[in-house]
Amino acid sequence: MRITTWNINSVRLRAPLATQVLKILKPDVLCLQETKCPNELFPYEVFQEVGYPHICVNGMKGYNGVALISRIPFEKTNILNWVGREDCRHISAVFEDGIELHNFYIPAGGDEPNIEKNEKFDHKLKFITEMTDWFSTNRKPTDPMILVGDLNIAPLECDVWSHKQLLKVVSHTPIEVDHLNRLMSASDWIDTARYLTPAPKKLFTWWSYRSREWRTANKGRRLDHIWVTPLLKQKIVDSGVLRDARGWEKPSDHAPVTTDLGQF
DNA sequence: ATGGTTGGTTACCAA
Repeated sequence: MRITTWNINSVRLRAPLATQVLKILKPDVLCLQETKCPNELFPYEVFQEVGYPHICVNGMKGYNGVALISRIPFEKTNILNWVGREDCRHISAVFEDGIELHNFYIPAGGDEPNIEKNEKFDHKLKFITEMTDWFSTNRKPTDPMILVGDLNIAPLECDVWSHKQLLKVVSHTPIEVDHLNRLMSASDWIDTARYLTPAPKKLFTWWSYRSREWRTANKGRRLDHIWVTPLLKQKIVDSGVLRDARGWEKPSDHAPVTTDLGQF
């Protein structure tokens, strides 16, 4: 089973790039974030025409939005709301083999890492705390689960181009990393990318639009993640970042991230 | 210390 996650930054603008991703990576399921597209305007046909008939979406006008695009049928799908908002940051599905897949778009958190001064940062931390509580209450680490998405946090020193220079930059602050680690502990999640590519090897999935020469400067961060619960740990066989996609014409600022889980 | 770019909407906001 191959899972790919990608913050597409507008699914309508980049549906053709998404079909490129499908053609190159051939994932069983493509999980998208920042689709920025109301459900009734989602380009279902584009994906159905290239062999992905099973699609479930949770979108809104202008902001956020997530989607699951699959070759494999879903047994059931679900949408959860977080921190009392209906802002389209989650969608989940259970496959016929019982594996549950959660796709999240965690709030970016604004510019200032201060919950008093910046409501968006407060919202981000509350969002992660609520995720932690939800998984603690409603699921067990022994459940077969996959969690993917743009989590908007680069937890390790080697997940950013400069640990020192990003310590006070939202996405890499100690309080965010603490929150993310607590979430990981709630279900004993395994970070599949780091399982196969351990620290201190640098690994990035996002390069800002604002930094020119993104490839050579390589001021990236690893914001996009694929986690699995312990039952699936022994099945992790490969993982990678389609870095080339960041260099395509009119790219997303995120590159697709893929994990292969062998024989079920 | 600052500003850089992009997308969607609306006359700017979020990332």
